[in-house]
Amino acid sequence: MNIGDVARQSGVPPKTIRYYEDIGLIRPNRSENGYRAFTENHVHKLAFLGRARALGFTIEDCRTLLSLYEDENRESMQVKAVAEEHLRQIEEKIEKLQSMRTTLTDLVEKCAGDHRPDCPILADLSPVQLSE
Amino acid sequence: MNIGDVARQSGVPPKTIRYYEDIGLIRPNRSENGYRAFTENHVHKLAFLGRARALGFTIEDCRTLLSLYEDENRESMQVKAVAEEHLRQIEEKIEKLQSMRTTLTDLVEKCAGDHRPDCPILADLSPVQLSE
DNA sequence: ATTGACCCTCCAGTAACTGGAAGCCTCATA
DNA sequence: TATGAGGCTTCCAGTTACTGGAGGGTCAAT
Repeated sequence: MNIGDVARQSGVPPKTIRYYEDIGLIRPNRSENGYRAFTENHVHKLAFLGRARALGFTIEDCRTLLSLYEDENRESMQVKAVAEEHLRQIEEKIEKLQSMRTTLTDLVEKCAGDHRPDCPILADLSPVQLSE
Repeated sequence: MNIGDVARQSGVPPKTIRYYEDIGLIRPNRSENGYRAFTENHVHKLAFLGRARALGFTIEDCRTLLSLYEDENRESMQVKAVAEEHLRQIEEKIEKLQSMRTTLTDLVEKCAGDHRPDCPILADLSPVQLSE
């Protein structure tokens, strides 16, 4: 199978597939003409990677998950540990963003949004009283 | 004032201050010895930038906000527009992360996390039934 | 033989810094 | 006066995970 087929079947773009090969996530063979030659298994792995990336796992996490996926002797606690750590980081990000949202919502509400220069948003960002 | 002092007073690290000069956010003079020479105004601007960055505004947003901050003829609607657009993007990110969290929380709960290989997390990521 | 759709590699750019190397400058102390 | 610590300078590279583009082979069909 050529890269285009695999891309369609896995949902991962050709550029990204080549990149994943570069960083050693997948190792397709080569045909005589130099084209990458993929198997069904590669399609599965790429779909796996696409899904993991969509859940926000880093590439390094994906590398780990993929090796566990292929390891018949894995222990589910290993997988769970990766997922839990990732979940923690997602929750951290959510909290940070929510705090930003709270502040911004407040500022946006307070700003008249008219033709006058006075602006609570700038006032909040500014460490000193705006001159004039 | 040297860069170290400004860094302490504004809360922005020296490296970042130099970077901000590189990209034209601030323009300190130079002393005879080649050191950057900052004023109180630079401290204010940097604190402004630090706060804006903490609220998640991009550097380009910061550039816009800074120019509005310095423009006595600004209209608050210009500031508000930038903030509202940023707010929208933050809300998008939050939603995306919350959806990831929902899925991950569910998967983590379902995973035994023991010494056996069976794992609902991998099963979810995998497009096919795990063999054996 | 040519066309169009593939495929290849390599290079650069993204965002916003951060770390480090190599080398002046300055000030206080021995 | 020498020296050492700490601060300042520039420049280069690395981070994350791709993405776009240039320049150029390959293949199948007309």
